[in-house]
Amino acid sequence: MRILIVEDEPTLGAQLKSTLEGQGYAVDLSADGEDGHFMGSTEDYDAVVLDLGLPEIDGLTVLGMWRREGRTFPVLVLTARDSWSDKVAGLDAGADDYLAKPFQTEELIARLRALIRRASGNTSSELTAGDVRLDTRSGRVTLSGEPVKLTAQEYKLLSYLMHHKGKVVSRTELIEHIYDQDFDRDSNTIEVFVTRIRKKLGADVITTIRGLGYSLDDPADAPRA
Amino acid sequence: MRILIVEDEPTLGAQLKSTLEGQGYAVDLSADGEDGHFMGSTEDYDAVVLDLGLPEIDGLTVLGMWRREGRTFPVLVLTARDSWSDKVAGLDAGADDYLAKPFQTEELIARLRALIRRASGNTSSELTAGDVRLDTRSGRVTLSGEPVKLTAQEYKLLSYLMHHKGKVVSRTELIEHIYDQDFDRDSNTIEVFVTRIRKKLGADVITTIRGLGYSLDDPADAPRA
DNA sequence: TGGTTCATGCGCATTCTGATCGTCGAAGAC
DNA sequence: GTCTTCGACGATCAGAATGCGCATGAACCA
Repeated sequence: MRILIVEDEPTLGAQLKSTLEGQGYAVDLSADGEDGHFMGSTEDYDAVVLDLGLPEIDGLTVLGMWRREGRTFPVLVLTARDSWSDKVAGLDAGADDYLAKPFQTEELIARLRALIRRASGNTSSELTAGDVRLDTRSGRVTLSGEPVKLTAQEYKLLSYLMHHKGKVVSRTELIEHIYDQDFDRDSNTIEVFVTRIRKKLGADVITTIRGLGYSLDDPADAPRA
Repeated sequence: MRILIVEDEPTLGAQLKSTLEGQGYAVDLSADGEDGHFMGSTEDYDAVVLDLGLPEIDGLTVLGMWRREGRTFPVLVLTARDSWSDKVAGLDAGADDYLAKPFQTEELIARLRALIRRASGNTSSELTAGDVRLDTRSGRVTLSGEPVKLTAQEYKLLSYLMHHKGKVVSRTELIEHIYDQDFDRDSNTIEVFVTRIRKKLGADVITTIRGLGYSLDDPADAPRA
């Protein structure tokens, strides 16, 4: 975990640095807005501690610049002023949290922990198999980068198979997961959709295991069978 | 955006509820820990305001239970006590922010806004998609710079979609987050509002994914390969 | 009166059905 | 061992049915 501190007061800055280093973080320290902005823009941090009252450029300005540049690291703002309007402005400028000086070091550490935990909680929503890529969040499917239009049922079927990549999935299992309740089992809708998906994504995407069901394999982790 | 308030003091609870409703949130109010825990466990909220000092079950306990159940909504903790150890405990128990009583209502609103924004992965209070720009702070919407007048419900719907840009949002999900608890699910109000928003902002702003729901896409980050 | 909700009909993409065709694999004959 | 045959299972197709989403206007509410 790498952390940037932008703090103009040397004593406080140094103290924070050593405290956080004691907690196992890698810490960079910057003493003014201009330099701080540069470091935040060029290096990759897991979190930033930013003092609002800075020489050269104001903290809020720096924050705004980062956000406009697309920097998304969590920012903990330090403010000496205790007026809530400043805090509100900070939060609206894109700060993720703030702390009023003076503060307990323990609290700073706890808040940083919470920020980092939250920021890293973003798990990927992308499933891949060969050239096929499925984003469960946006519901979009691409084949070698090219977007492919799937209907709702086609999507559900493919999604289930990709979630169980490498496993043999029986027709019954598919029916049970794609349709909510009782569904006439004497029908070949599943086959129909498998056919249609194969047409759109290539015949080799879904393998048929006779008498058992279907399986979707990723050629990447094929163990030479 | 749907919010749960767990607050035992009736006056404060009611006041918060009406304030937040005035801000365009759908608000459910619970007066004790047990009920609050149940609601948070069964319904889907975008954020929770949780008082620590509660009858029946303590706020921290409720929070811990939610987190153990896998509930990930952002939680803003209210504490009457001003000791930092309590705050630290709260943050470590899974709170995302806290506010010491008494507090300014504006600050609560700003913090909630920030929490919701952060939870959806956004860093600025301005949400954009193509030519459409929505400022969550002022509640204003513009199309290529031109201000557009949206009604309350239209705004809520658009706001939710923009907070979840690129994600497929089902009609049920929209209903659940735009309205509070009791609402007749068998109606086509959502469709009506989608139609009206399209009329005001252009038909291509909201994409229909048949059988799944709606999606708001930013043409800026669409093409890959 | 402006905003919100409900009801209705239409158009059409999507899904389902059932019949037909293709393919696989096992078993038996040579 | 290998060739042939046969039955069962899967693939495919196209027409029919379904039901989703859109639009519009009326009813309802504050």
